[in-house]
Amino acid sequence: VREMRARAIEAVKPWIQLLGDRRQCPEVRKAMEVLLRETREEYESTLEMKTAKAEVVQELQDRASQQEWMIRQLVDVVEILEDALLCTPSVPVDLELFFADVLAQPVSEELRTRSVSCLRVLSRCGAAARRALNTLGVACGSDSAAEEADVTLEMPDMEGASMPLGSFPLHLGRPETEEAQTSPGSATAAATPTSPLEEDEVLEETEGEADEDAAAEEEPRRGGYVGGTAVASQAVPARTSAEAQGQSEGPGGHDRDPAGTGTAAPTSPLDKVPFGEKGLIVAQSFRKVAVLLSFLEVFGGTISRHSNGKGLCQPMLCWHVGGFPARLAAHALAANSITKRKQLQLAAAWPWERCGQEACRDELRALKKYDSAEAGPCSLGYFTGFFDAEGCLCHLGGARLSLQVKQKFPTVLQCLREFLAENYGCVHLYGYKTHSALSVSRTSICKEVLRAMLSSGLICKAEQAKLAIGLTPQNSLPVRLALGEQVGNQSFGRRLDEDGLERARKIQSAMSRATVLKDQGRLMEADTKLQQVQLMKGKHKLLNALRENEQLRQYIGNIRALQSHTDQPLFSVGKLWAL
DNA sequence: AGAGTTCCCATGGACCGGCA
DNA sequence: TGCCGGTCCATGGGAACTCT
Repeated sequence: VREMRARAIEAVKPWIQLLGDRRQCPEVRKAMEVLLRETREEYESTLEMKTAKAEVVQELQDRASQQEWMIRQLVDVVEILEDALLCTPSVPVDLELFFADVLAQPVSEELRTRSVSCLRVLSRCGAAARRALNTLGVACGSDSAAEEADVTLEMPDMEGASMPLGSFPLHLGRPETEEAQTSPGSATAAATPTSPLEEDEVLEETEGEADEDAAAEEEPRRGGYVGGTAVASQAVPARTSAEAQGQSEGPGGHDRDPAGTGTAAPTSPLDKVPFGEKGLIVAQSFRKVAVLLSFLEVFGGTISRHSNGKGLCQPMLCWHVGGFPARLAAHALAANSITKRKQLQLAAAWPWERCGQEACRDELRALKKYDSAEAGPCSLGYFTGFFDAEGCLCHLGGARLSLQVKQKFPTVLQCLREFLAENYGCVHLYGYKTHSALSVSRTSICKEVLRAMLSSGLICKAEQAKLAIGLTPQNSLPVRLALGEQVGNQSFGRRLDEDGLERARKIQSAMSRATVLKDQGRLMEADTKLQQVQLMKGKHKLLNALRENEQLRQYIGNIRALQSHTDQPLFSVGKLWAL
């Protein structure tokens, strides 16, 4: 890359030298445009080649590993079913009478709901098993009433049994079915049910969501973002409600820490399945731990320390999940991803053989190097989540606001722009040297978008959004201060105070005046004005530097003062941390 | 006031080595 | 083999600035 860059610089140099002669400018410009067009074409061509290669590699890997994967899945499923009491030839209890009799008595509404849910699962499983036997041409032995009565079911074990059964679709339904691969543009390809059982599960899931959020939003299923729980509703049907309440599961389930301390001890054999090197990882500053807790709640895994706080860097925490749960999480997340869909699909289908893993590792690295995003329709939920993670709410002084989202590659920003333009109007997408940026610079639209995002479940930036919506010329300064409290330390000491804003306004005003004078042909006066501007800018810079220096001294003093008052490691106190 | 650009550096992701 | 701690550095969050 360095060599190519050096060659490109050398190629352009003669043209830059030509610019010394103004008469050559049009020719240079024409030449540069040709060069730019050629470079863009080359870039596009390279990306296409990489994408094509990635798809071929993935397909080959899938075909090679799919058979073994499915056989392993079958072994796991059979073992689970054999271990469950459903297959135990113990005392026969008539299921119908048992449930009917017990539920006819006064029981809590919650237990009744869970019981009905379990019966529905059993009913669907029975229907699916019957269809499978028919397909295989094997006689359906359970048709007789006598055999049906042989099934033993004890309530305490229902929870243990329901977890693996409820997870079946995710275990069996690999996202990389050939159908999904041949239609990468399809936004729902990876979520398309591939078996009757899976289809049933998806249907139930959708019904559940509809019940809960019918009035809240009428969005396509893709990209829901109702905090962390939206992912749960899409990814892990049925089982999350019990887990979220910290209820322990029976044998075969996840023995999640009921206190919610962020530790998870895998007890299921499925959890021991190796996955990649580390599985999935999300790191966040400790202030955004709510996001990590959502991941923990939905996908299991562990939250641990990522890095210590040091200086102006905040302490970081990270959520990670490995083994089989990581595959499930990757599978579920892939269906709703634009930027990382290919990476997640790769992770969900991580091969078992060492040689295959090496190829996948290379492929994963490659996917991160170029714009491997898959464009797809974007919803309010998706935009909310994306903005919560990557967006920036900027106060421009006075009552003005802007919203920004930056990304290295533009594909996902184009999807977001289409969504915003369609629903809210004016939005801009800029391409810069190092990145692309989506910008909403009209204050009224900013507020409208913020309101919509708040209703859609904004988490990390919810407080900022509320403050910004209430921004007026009268409360500009307090709101600015409050907004400053909500953000990280990237701009520590550099945020302009009241005086700084006033100076910036005066500089702006003087520059505008100079332009007017120049346009009127009053060149001497314009020149004098510009000299004043230069002086004002110098003073502005100096005062800003002094203020930053003062804030840093104050910061250091606060840390020293805290350290002298305690022998314990310091944790956050306002904006201070020194672990 | 809005559109467009650039700068600074904390944040977040990747990776590596030690250890159990 | 997986977990964990530590480090590196590209990315992007936040803001200011310029121009219209």
